[in-house]
Amino acid sequence: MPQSSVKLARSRRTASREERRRQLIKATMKCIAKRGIGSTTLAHVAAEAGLSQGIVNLHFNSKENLLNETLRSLAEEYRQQFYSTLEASGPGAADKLLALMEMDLKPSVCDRQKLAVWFAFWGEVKAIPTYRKICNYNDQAYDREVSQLCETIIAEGPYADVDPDTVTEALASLTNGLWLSCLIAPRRWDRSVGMAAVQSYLQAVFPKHYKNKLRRTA
Amino acid sequence: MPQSSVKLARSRRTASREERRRQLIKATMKCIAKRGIGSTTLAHVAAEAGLSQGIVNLHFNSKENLLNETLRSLAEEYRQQFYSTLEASGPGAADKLLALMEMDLKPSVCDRQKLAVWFAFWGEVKAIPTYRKICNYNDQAYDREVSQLCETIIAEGPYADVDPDTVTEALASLTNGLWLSCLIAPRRWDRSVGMAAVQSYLQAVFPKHYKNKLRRTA
DNA sequence: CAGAAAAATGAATGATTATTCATTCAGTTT
DNA sequence: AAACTGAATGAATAATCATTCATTTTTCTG
Repeated sequence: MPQSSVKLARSRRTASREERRRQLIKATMKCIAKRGIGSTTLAHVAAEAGLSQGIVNLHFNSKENLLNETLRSLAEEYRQQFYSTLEASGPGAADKLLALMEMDLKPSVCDRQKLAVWFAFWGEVKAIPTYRKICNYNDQAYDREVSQLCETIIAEGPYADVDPDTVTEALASLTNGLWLSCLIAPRRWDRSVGMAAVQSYLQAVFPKHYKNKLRRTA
Repeated sequence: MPQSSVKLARSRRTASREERRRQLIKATMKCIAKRGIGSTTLAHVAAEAGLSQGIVNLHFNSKENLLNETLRSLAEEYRQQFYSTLEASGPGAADKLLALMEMDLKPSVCDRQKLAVWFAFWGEVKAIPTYRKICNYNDQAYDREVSQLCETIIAEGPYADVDPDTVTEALASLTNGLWLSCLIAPRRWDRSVGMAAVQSYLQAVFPKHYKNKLRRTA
């Protein structure tokens, strides 16, 4: 029947619950990047989404809930990127580790608007414990994953003095710090400089594995 | 004259302009760490300082100005630490560089409350250009300082392939990232783990200079 | 000590904003 | 097409908050 197949999602004024929630979360991120978390009002979010005043409370019950869900969505998006990168790369541990680092700096992840939202939430972590929990939820899993890759690399090469947990902490901190640079000093920021910093570390710690990959992204 | 020498700053209810401003900035930092920047009201700040409603506008004219001055104060405090550490350490460039990294992780700098305030401002950098300017103001000078130390070290040792600017970016990012870890995952955080990460990097990049300093802070 | 100047107060104001809810509307079922 | 359902609206409400300012308190000066 032609009638039932005319479900043009485009022209529908009423959307499914999940669709609207995604739309509103997207609008929230845009607002946070533009005006900061403190100055983002529900009216702004609704306007950004092209909908009406009361729409957010209709779908999220409260502003607090909207912000929690926004952070969760951001974290979930990263989680998917992380694991699909892990699976798609390889075969060696060294390749996987480098692929993860490259992912952290690729444009779709290391994007100034998205970073602004991350840092907006990180800026309230001390004040709002829920944010800390959401952030921590996946991070431990990432660390375990990276640490295991390091262990494998250490076992492969003769790296007697290298501690996998120390390298893991260093790599995680390095990317977080590079993100901050990208956010705060966008003028000076350059992806290749960030990648060079990561590679200089990997190459220095695991020379046998990364020796010949120096100029890869140049 | 006894009268004029009885300037007991303790018991004075009215303080000098600078004194009050410092007091209010301190209270502001406490509030930001406790409730986040968005939920910090002038009433909270005044209460934290044990003073009255209108006191902030009396000394700072506006909330916006109070926040700017708070960030400036934070940046200035760091600037002083940086340069006094630079002067007090040495004599070699390698010693100075290590001293700077140790400073970044010492308790008075790497303190969870202070970090919460830093990140609160960083979280609004994209939305409020003034914050970016204040943050950037000193950072370029630090980078130049660190870069020169690296150049000296590179000249001393045979580090043909090492680029000073890359190492500078990596070290700055490393400490920023470690601060984030301290803020977000305080349970897992440990100063010695952070220091180990820094040392692993320095040792990996400049093996000749940092070879024997591995267990220094253990 | 008197009077002036400066600092501080806190109640009042006006603007902003999260939340509520009675009403409207689009799409589906009978 | 009439009745029904859930989505969406937007005006009204109640609470919060930055800012103002008339008044009070404290310090300074001659």
